[in-house]
Amino acid sequence: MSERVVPEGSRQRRRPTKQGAVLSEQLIVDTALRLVAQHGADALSVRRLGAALGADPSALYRYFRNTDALLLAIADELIGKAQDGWTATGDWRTDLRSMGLRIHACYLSHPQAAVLGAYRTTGRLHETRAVERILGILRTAGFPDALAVRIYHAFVDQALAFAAQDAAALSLPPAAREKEAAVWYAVYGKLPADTHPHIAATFPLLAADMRDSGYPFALELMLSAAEALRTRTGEGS
Amino acid sequence: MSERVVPEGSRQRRRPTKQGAVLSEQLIVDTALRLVAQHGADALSVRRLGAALGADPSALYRYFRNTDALLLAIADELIGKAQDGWTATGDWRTDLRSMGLRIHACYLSHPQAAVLGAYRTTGRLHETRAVERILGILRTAGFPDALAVRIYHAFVDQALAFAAQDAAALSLPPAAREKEAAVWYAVYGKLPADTHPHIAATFPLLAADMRDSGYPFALELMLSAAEALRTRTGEGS
DNA sequence: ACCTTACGTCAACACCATTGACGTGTAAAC
DNA sequence: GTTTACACGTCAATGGTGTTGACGTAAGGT
Repeated sequence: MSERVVPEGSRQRRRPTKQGAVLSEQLIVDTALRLVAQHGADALSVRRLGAALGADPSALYRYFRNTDALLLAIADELIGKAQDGWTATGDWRTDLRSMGLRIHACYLSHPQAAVLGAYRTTGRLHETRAVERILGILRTAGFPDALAVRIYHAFVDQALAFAAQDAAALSLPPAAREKEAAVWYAVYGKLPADTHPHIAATFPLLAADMRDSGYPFALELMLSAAEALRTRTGEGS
Repeated sequence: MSERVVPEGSRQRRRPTKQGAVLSEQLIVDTALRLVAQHGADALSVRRLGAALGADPSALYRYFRNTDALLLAIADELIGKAQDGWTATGDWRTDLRSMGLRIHACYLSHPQAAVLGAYRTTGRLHETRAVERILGILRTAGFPDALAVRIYHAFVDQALAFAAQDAAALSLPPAAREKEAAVWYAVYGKLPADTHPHIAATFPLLAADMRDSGYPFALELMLSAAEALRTRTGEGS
């Protein structure tokens, strides 16, 4: 059968489905995002997506070779959304920080989709743009190439990993989420000082700190460490 | 049907299956871990697990209410395994580093279970032990409580987030995983210098670095930043 | 107005988790 | 020993999943 999918650029015949929808790659991705936002990550199946589009499920295979390809398209859409309107200030620490926080925030606003795509390399447009920008920030700041690459890698993976992690926690069914928050008080708040002295000594601080994501502070630590490396290797402003 | 599952303690009638196996909760968990380790993450299905055990798939429902319960049991086994045999050296950096790398490595060796378990707070024995240990390392090292708690939080979330992320990537079907590695060469290796100068300039470094996890270096950065904070606030050993 | 063919549709396949009914063989009770 | 109750392994069925090959229709270029 050689190839069922026609690349988006060379599409010409657009035929409406029985129910009147005119499909396109963009429409499918948008619908998928909407579906996931409304009904959770588990709601994303070829059949349900077909139904939401008003088309036969198998019609999707004219646009994406398989569900994995669709998933990558969704993931890339998210990366794009995270960068929309971002501009550089010229201060590498400020720029990297805002980039990281944007990615984190954007993924959290589509938790269910984030879970599906955060660990993928899409190689698509929005992704390559982000890579180029981050590398640019680091190299312009005076990091030597080898170091810039390592920091880029740590930075990106950390942003995505925290995003996925926090998104996953956020997309638990509400009942389960409350239950997990309660575990902190029910279990950790009651550990006796003789078996768990350190937890007992710091419990109020712990309970307060664990309510929010650890990402902002982790990001700050990473930026500080990077700064230390930069002034040691290069000699920069 | 009220409850199909009989709690492990009160089991009494043990009947061998047609193929002669005598089931138990422990045997099922062990077999599942072996299955995942040998044949990859997607080899873990109720049907295949049943086959591996020499039993009808539905027999598993006598031991676990559903697959999620089974996976949690597996995940719990993992937390324990990560800490088995760990001992403190007394040097906080060494201890924190080994703790982080152990968690990461252990989760990666059973990706499927890691993905499901990494973002949950279980409040179970192995978990509280880990929390106590890490807090202990930091406080004994001279970090003031408020700082120790913040660093603990960042450290744990980072370890789990990276573990989950890398585990997820690892549990892709092999075909998709190879393809993803190939994307680096097929896409990023071919980006022209005029549109993506920074990627083009560093591509060989990038391609080499992205093959491995970014966690070890990210962890190192975090430890360095923590050290800097420690010597500034307290006055260190 | 014709022809080609893109693409939406249909039907089918193989797999998945889960459940209700069933009967066997085990272990306890006597 | 013999009886008896029920634990639990098995079977069959349900409704879900991704994916593919065949088919025909209508859209677009000519």
